[in-house]
Formats: sequence, C-alpha cells, structure tokens
Amino acid sequence: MFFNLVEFPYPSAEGLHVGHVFKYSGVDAYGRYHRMRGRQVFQPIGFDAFGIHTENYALKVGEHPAQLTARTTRRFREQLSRMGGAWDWSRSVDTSRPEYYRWTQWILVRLFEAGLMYQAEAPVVWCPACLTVLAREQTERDGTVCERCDTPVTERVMTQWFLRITAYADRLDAGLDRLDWPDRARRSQRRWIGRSEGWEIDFGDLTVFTTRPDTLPAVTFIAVPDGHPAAGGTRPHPLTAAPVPVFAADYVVESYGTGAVMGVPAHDERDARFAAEHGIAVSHAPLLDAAAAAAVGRPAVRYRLRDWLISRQRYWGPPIPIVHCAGCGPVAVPDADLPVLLPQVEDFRPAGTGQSPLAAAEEWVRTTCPRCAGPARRETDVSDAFVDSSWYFLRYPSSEFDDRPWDRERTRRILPVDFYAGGGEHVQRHHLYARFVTMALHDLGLVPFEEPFPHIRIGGLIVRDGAKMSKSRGNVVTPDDYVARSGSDVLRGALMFAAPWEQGGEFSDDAVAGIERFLARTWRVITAADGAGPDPATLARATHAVSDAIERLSFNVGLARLMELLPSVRSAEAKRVFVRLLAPFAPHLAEELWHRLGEPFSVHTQAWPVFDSSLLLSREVEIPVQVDGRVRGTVVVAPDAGRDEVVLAARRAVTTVPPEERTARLVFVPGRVISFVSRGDP
RNA sequence: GCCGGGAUGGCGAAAUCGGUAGACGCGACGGACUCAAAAUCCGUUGUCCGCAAGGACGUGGGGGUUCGAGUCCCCCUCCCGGUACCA
Repeated sequence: MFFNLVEFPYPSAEGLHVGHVFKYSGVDAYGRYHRMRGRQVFQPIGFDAFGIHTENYALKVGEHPAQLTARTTRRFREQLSRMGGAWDWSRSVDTSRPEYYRWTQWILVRLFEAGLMYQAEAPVVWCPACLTVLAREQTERDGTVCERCDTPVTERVMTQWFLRITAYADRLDAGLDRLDWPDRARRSQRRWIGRSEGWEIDFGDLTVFTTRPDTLPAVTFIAVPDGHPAAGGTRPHPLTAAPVPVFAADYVVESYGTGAVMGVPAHDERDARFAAEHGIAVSHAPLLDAAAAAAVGRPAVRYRLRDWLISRQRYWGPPIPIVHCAGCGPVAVPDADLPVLLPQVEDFRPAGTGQSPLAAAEEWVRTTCPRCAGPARRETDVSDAFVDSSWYFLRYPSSEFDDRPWDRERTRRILPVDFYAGGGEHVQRHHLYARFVTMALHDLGLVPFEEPFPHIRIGGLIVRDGAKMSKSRGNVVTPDDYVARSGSDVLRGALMFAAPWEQGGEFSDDAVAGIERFLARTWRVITAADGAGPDPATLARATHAVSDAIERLSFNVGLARLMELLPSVRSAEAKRVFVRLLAPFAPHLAEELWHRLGEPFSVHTQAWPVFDSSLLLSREVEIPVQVDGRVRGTVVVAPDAGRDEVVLAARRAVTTVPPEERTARLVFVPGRVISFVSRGDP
C-alpha cells in the first residue's frame, strides 16, 4: 500500500486557490503514476476545519462557524472533485466533526495520563483582537503581532494547558538524521528545536547557563531579565569569590536556559554592547582549560523549543477534555464520555475576559467529577487547531470506525506515510507537532512506529507576475474561471508545466494556451487513422523519460517529453502507450481517448507501459570533438566505440584535430567526449 | 544580522554523474491554407561578425581548479523565503 498524502486544506471562505491546484495536481499525478505502476495507492483528502481562522471569518460575516464550515467544505469538495484528483472521499476527515474530535480529545486524555499534558501558570502571548492566547509560533515579526490579524500582541500571565514536547526535544532532534526530507526542511526544524550543549555554573544562589565555561575568568557581570529580584545586587564569582554585579538586561530571555547569563564582554558581542552602555569593566583574564571549567559547573543541555501551549479561549475547537473538581483537581473525562461536545451557544464571540465563550454556557460547564462524583466544572478552553492536524493521517485509513481512533491492522498495513507533500511553512510547527504526537503515542504502545513522515517533499510556491498571489496585489487567480473555460486538464497541465513541483514557478495565461493547444493536438493525433511508427526505441526512451520525470516531481519535463513524442505517434500500439503516459497529467482527456481507442475502462487502472531496457541503448551516439578545450565538431560512433576508432573518426571529420606528434594529451570518455590537447612546436 | 533557495534567450524554463548550454512551451518573424480573418500546419528564432563556409562571445559579476565548468572551490552583487539578542 502506497500512502500518498498531501497536507489537508483549511477550507477558507475564498475557496480553492491556484496554489492548492498546483500542489494537488502534482501529488495526484504522482499517485496515479504509482497506481499504474502496480502499487495500491491510498490517497485521501480532508479538511482542517477547526480553528481561529474559520472562527474569525465567521465573526466577521456574522455567521455561525458550524454553518460557515459546512458551506465552505462543501464548496471545497466540489472544486476538488472538478479538478479530477483521484481522492478517496470514502476516507475523508473533517476535524470539526464530533466523530473526529472525539479522538483528538481521546489523544489529549492519553497524553494527560502520561504526564505529557499539564496546566501551568505562565506568561503567554495574548492577542487583544482575537481575544485569546496564542502559541509563540503563532506570532510574527519578533513575536510582536498576531499571525492571523496582524494586531500587536501583549503578554499576560495565565493558567494554561501545555503539551510537554520538550520531553521529546532530544529525540525529535536526533530523529531528523534518519528522515528522507529536503535538507532545508531538516535544518529548519533542527534550528527550531535548537539543541545546545553547555554548562550550568553557580554564582552563589544564581545559576547561569553557558556554552563557554572556559571564559569564566573574564566574567565581569551577570545579566538577568528585567524585573528579576537579583538585579542590583552582587553574587560571588565561583573561582575567586569576588563580588560580581547583577544587572537587568533586556536581551536576556527568561524562559531560556536558566534565565541568567554570565557577562563576558571580551568574548560575547551582546555582553560587550551591554557593558559599553553601562560602563562595566572588560576583563581579558586568561581562559580556563576544560578540566578546570568542569570542576565548577555541571554539563547541561538546553533547547530553544518550549512546551506547546494548546489552550485557546475560543469557541471553534475541541473542548479540552478535563473536568475541574475542588477535591480531585483536574480529572480527565473518561473515554466512555467522549466526545465532550462543543455546546451549541448563541454567542460564540470571544469574551475577552481571559475565558472562552464556553464559560458562559453555565449548564454545560456544570458537571460532576468522574472520580468522586462531586460537583465539578468543565474546562472551558478549546485546544489549538495544530492538535487536530497532528494526527489526521492516523485517522484516514480507519475513518469509518467509531469505536477506535485507528485500527491496529489498517495502521500496520498503510502507515507510516509513504509520500508526504508539504508546504515550507509547516516545517517548524505541523511537521514537528505531528512527529511529537506520533512519538508519544508510540511510547504508549498505541502506534507501531515513531516517525509519521519518513519521506517529505516540500512543494514550491506558485506566483503570478513574479509575486506571491494576494488580494492586495490583485494578482489572484481563481481556478474556477479556467476550469469553466478550458477544463481542469488544461489548468492542471498549465500549472504542472510551469515549473518543477518542488521549485514552484510562474503561472501565466501563455502556459494555459500552450497546454490547451497540446491537448487539442493530442486529440487529433490519437483519433486519426492508424499509421506506422514510431520505432520501439523512441517509445521506450519516451516512456523512460516520462517515468523518470514523474519520480523526480519534474512534471514540467514529463509533459515536455510527451510533447516531443506526440508528432511521431501513429501506430495503434504507440497510441495506447501515449495515452497511458498522458493519464497522470490529463486524467479526463486520457480516459476519453482510451475509450475511443476501444480499450476497456479505465485507463487509470491500466499498467504503466513497459519496455525492453535494451532499447534504451542507442546504436550510435554523436559525441563532441574538442581541441584545446573547444568543441570543433562531432563524430557519430557506436556508444561502445574504442579510443582508437574514435580518434580516427575525429581526425577524419574535424580538420583542426592535431596530428599525433603534435598531440600533448588525449582525453577519451567512451560514449561522451574525445578531447585533444595540442602541443606547440618542440 | 543569521540560515536556506535562487539569478540561464524577449518570457516560463531544460541540462539527472564535470562532457555539444538553451530541450519543451510562449512570444516574434517568414511561409502554406483562406476572398479575408481565426484556427491549423511548415520553417526560422541566444548575441555579434560574415554573402557563405565559418568564427568570436555567451548561464548575475570577479577570480580559481580542470583537457573540459551553468554544474566544483573562493570573493562579491541583487532577488525571494525563513528567522530574530537562545547565552
């Protein structure tokens, strides 16, 4: 089973975007190719329908998010169907449906029981427009504005739910080495995790984290975050016991390391800047050797990664399945009581009080403690939409089961994902969260593998007029217009022909015209009376080239090879080969032509053309003749022609080839090149 | 600032292992068909010199390695994406 997966869309009110079509067309062609190659392909699609984005839009237009979601998912479904993707709709998911989020909650309960979900009071990012806390990752521009609405965010200290992803930081980091991901994705995620090996060193009761314990003798101050109680005092230097002044410095991040830094102006740029600004002395005391440094500190590993804040004081998400009991504290909702249904409320607007709109549903909130049966109150925060998407690939194969989140046998047979087509914007969050959740579930014995996505490829961005499509630029392309005018095969083809899938590229009406003509020409050629040709070697080479291009996700090259082949296609056999090669790119046209050829439905379940690989070896090759590094002509020889034969041919064909006595050097690469280096008069 | 990715004809791009740069498409030009146009088909199309044969130059700029560099190495410029004092 080949699990061909693409990141499921958030069903925006704007409908399907050409960027979606670009990404999905390639994924679909890839899946169709593998199916024809004999793999059983599982290619589902679904909707990431919960979340602030949907909810904010619902608030804007004054429509209930449930209603809005029903409408937008219906539209997406129609549009996706029209594009002709081979999606398995029988295995679809919608994260906002109780049948789905029941299991999202079930997973949170498992994590809670395992000590991986906890409540803590912490300074968190608050968006005054969305009226909710956000994960640090959901802010932009140095964490100053909300990524959803661009509003400057503030900080609040609140009691929130977290997932203990930092407990897996080491494994998430180490595991990257074994993944077949693009380097840039791996590097980017590794940097996000930010593993750092160093030392903890005590200055009295104040502990600092440093990667440079050897610079300890040159410490002239200690820096702590603004508002730290130690600021203004001194602490004894661990080597000399001399008092070291403690300063409050805005460059010290409270939540990283020990939240305190030893100031070494001689060896650290930031420390130097701070020292200069505050008139602090600079010491160039000689450095300590490793052994001496080890004697005063403890080795420690720190991460840039923080625990994952999943509380949202919003409506459109799964209620966090916890009940608060005065006697028992926070208690998980028993599995039998899941899902905790999102209550129907009239007013789903965020309250702005730091509590979710669910808090106003008093009847819903009031409940009994599952443990002691005493009076208790439900947790009113909902969970982050990234929780929903961190396990949806586990649900797809088992989506019809209502008594288990995933079936053991199905999971074993279909997962992990064989090919995951992702977006670059998801490397730090979605891909990381999904890895964490999968690892945790693995440790709980619930899934038989640690890594959900052993093979990821990142799709490029489709642009128009050299710029990312956006409403403000007015260069947004709607797929519907093109589909209505030219059909989805043309739109798919135009997008695939524009550029390699991983690179992304320019969408233009010119490309649409080119593909439209190509497909029209294809129709005429295939439906014309049979003739002779091309020769088997031509067909074999084209088949090989198209296959190779698809495997490399270079659909543009695949189409180019088909365009080259088309004019020579005459024989019935060649037509049958051509239509099958075309099928992943233009599924509708290929199906119709296959039918016209009198072949049984469906072209998409036919075997991919096979060829005798000996046909790929040509009987003769044209190789360049170089003289002093310049191409001076070519000779046609057998691919395995020997050195002497080629030299002879080159002398005959190219007059400027030096005679033997004037040849200083001769480089011969069989089947590739013959290169003469001449010698001046002795 | 740091980390990625990129820069190839008029345009989108190809070149998979260091071996004929520009496949394929668009556009343009010329021709066929047509009363005419559209559509379609055929041909030409990197730049420069040349009647031609042929030659010179050419993959953002500069240097290098090599018989041979779009491809490898060093330095630089610009564009796109990510990231932000992580000790």
